[in-house]
Amino acid sequence: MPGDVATADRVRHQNRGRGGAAVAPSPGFSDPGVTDPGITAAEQALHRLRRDIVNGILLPDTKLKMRELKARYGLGATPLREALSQLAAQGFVTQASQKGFRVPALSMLHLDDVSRSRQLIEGEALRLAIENGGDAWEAEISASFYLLERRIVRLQASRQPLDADYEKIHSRFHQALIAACPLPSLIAFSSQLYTQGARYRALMLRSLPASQKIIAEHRKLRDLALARKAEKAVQALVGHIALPAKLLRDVLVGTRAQLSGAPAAQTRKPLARQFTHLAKTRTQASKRRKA
Amino acid sequence: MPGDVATADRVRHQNRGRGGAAVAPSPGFSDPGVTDPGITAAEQALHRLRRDIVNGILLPDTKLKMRELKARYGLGATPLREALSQLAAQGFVTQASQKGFRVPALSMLHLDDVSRSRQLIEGEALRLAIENGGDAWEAEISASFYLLERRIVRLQASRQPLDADYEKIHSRFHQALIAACPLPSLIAFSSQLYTQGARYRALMLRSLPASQKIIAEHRKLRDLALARKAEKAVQALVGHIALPAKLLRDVLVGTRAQLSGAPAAQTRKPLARQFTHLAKTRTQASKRRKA
DNA sequence: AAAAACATTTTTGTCGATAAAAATATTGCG
DNA sequence: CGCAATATTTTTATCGACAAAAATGTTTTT
Repeated sequence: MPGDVATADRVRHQNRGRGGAAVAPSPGFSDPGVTDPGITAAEQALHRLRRDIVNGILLPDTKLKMRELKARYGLGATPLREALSQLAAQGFVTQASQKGFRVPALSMLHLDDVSRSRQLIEGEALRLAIENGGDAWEAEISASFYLLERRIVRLQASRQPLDADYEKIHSRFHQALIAACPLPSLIAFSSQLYTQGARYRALMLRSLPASQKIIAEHRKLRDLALARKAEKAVQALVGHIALPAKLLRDVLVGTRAQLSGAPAAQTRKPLARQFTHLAKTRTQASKRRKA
Repeated sequence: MPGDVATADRVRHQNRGRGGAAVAPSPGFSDPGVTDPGITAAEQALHRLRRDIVNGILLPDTKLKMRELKARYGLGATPLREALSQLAAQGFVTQASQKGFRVPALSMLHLDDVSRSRQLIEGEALRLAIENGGDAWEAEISASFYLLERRIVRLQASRQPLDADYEKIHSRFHQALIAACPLPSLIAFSSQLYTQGARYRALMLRSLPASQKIIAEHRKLRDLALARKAEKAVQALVGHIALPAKLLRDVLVGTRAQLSGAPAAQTRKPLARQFTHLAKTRTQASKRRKA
């Protein structure tokens, strides 16, 4: 029903056979490129599904029908189902007993949950990283910031908005900040929440100019971390994490004003559709008749 | 290779057909009873596998061979694999690319990770719950403490150690404490960490007498929460969570002393085998010859 | 004509069979 | 005899086919 099922990326499709799925303990600050060398259908399915959900290609609040997924990704039901199970365990899809999988709706409530939880968890992780970090930690922060700055400057020069590549570099920087935290669980949860947030960031990135302000924000984070000013650094990080929620709230209000005077139920309604470029009016199921 | 594959709990085994797996967003403070009404092979597999891993029936650091799992649970590979994928995403099993699934080893390092992460996350959750809790929150804390106390008193009277039923009631109490936290993610992570810790608690419960001290500990938590003394309550919870790690460290040292003077590598070695009742010397694979 | 009962189509969740990998055993050779 | 190369067995991961549920459409009853 959404877009459609046409654009099936090609997969090296062994007629029958095997593969092998690998689960990273921490699911993914960095999205491993499109085509990995460590290949197994289930793993491919996992990465591609997550990517397509995060980027909003698979629309929020949409049913994920096996039939369509099989066609889209050129895989069998087993690896897809396996991947979906993992994504469900991490909140990237929902599952209802005999009714299959869905892409979770986006909502301000959810974004607040994710943002505030991330503030608390990643904040603690940063505090611990600052306590425990060594030379390698500092070096990676330095390196990843360098790349981040460079990227933003380039985009700025060519007047392009933030893109998927930026998102990857950005994630690397935030991962670097907390990498020295001695509690793997905290890092894993941070990663999960970061990626959840990426669903919302993807709604705005394209409309966001690459600005000097963004560089400044991250430079401050880098400096405070390297200077081991734990409290100030955590404070800065908390503020930084709060930004997307604020921005999105503004964009939402703006969009509402633009479209028409329709009040639209306060917070309850999933506000996904309003943003998604591909937005199509649902309830067209009845139109698709037989022949 | 471990125990063996004999004890297959029976499942209502539909000849062919279907089912339907449901994934709770928060995976499980409370272990849903052995036989659920919401039935689907994958769901059953999920609950039973987790239970057996938490209780140590599936030994730590053991390979989970499909063959054996199929026999043990009377299910096909698909739902098992699905369940294992979810468990992998939550850290209850590990997965290596073409080498299947394993029960993760137990280690002091891991326990420390889980305990300290839980202190931070569940601590924050408690703080928020105290800020936001209403009458229903208070009532459930009261009720679950009542059941907890009652259970301990009974076990004490009959001179029995803490058992699986106690663990269930205990988990309910801790869930109740943070139930009013407005951030679902924090609650979900707490639940996950709690259950991880249960793997270690299961090693000690049977050898732990039902004591008045345990009642007192939890009564204090209840009182501080209901009195809305956030800081003191969090402090108490942090101390409470630290207990298992301390205890286990002692037990470990004790066991080492008992067994022999073998020094045994400091912290690196997975100390699982030393505790597990069913412990068998591994490396017997070569003994099992053909015929 | 709305609601209930039934029939049809679609979709989910499961099994059995099977190729590719890995693990294990066996042989050949210095 | 010890090790490398090869054959065999075991195990993993996948697909296709199919039953039970759900969703959808059609008829009947009041």
